[in-house]
Amino acid sequence: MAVVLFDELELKPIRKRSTAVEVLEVLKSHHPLPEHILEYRHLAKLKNTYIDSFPNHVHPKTGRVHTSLNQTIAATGRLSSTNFNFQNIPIRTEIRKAFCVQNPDHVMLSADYSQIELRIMADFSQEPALIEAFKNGIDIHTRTAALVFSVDESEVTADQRRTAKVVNFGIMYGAGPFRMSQELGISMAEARDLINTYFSNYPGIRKYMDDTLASAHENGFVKTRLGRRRKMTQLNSGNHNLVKAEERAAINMPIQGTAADLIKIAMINIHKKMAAENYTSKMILQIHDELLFEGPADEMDKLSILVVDEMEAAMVLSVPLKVDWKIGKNWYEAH
DNA sequence: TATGTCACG
DNA sequence: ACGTACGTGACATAC
Repeated sequence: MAVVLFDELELKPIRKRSTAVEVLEVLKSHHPLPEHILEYRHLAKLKNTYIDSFPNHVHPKTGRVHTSLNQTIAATGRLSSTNFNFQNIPIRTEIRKAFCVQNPDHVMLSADYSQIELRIMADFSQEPALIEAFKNGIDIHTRTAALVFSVDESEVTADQRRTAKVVNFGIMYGAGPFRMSQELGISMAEARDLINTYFSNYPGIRKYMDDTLASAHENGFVKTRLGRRRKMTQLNSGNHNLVKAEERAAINMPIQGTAADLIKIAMINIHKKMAAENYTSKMILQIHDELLFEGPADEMDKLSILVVDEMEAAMVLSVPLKVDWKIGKNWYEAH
């Protein structure tokens, strides 16, 4: 592909000879081919990874496709999912319609945490503006947009909210001006201003990040609220890029890892209650901030309350935890 | 086995 | 001049 695009068609390489989607998005304004490649790649990915391989994983005894959830792979404490990976099923296509109940009397229940990592960051940082927003049920991306664009919340445009959402997540992962500008399609200077404005409006977040890094450098590890540790081994490597990458991982791990600890507590408590109260329904999947259940439709009124209550009570933070839920015949409908 | 790519949170 | 946001897994391809 690199030979065709960069040698034969003489399109200008953007990142070495990469043909990744963000590169082809730029190149498609110079030649019709990149757009066709993107469409082919999209469809080939769906067909090869999800559709064609699916029947190969049907278990002969259960007639279902199963997964293994690994407890000791991810450095943050998250689960990972293998053979078949159920944690990366496409969500912006209709593929989730294929994941459905077998019994006509059964339905699926999906319950997911709303903004769990931003709520954890609000608690860790004790940033008043963030805590106040979550306590009052204010849309956090709208609130951020109002602050960084200096407008009233009622006047935030859809585009400003979209920008604020990217900034909220970018900050949490330690994104710099370059990445922020790429994500938002703005200049480096504009992205730098945006990040500075963000931190001046949420000074507690900057302090939390500074403190986390200081602790990581001092102790050689970072930890979650429950004490799960991740050793940070590259902070003294002397390699500037390695140190910076390790620092970003150090910023993110306590947040991502606390979310992982929290949903595991919820899963344990839900499992115990479901066993004690003799539910027929089963907890069938976890996808980092979401739990999936399957069972008789007539159990779902009770089960949805049990699940939401246990998820929201899994950990007490300075801000409330919020869980949204939905029921459907298949995963597409339930999500 | 390593790399690039792309699917998810 | 260089590289540039965290955590995963599967598939295709090159070696």
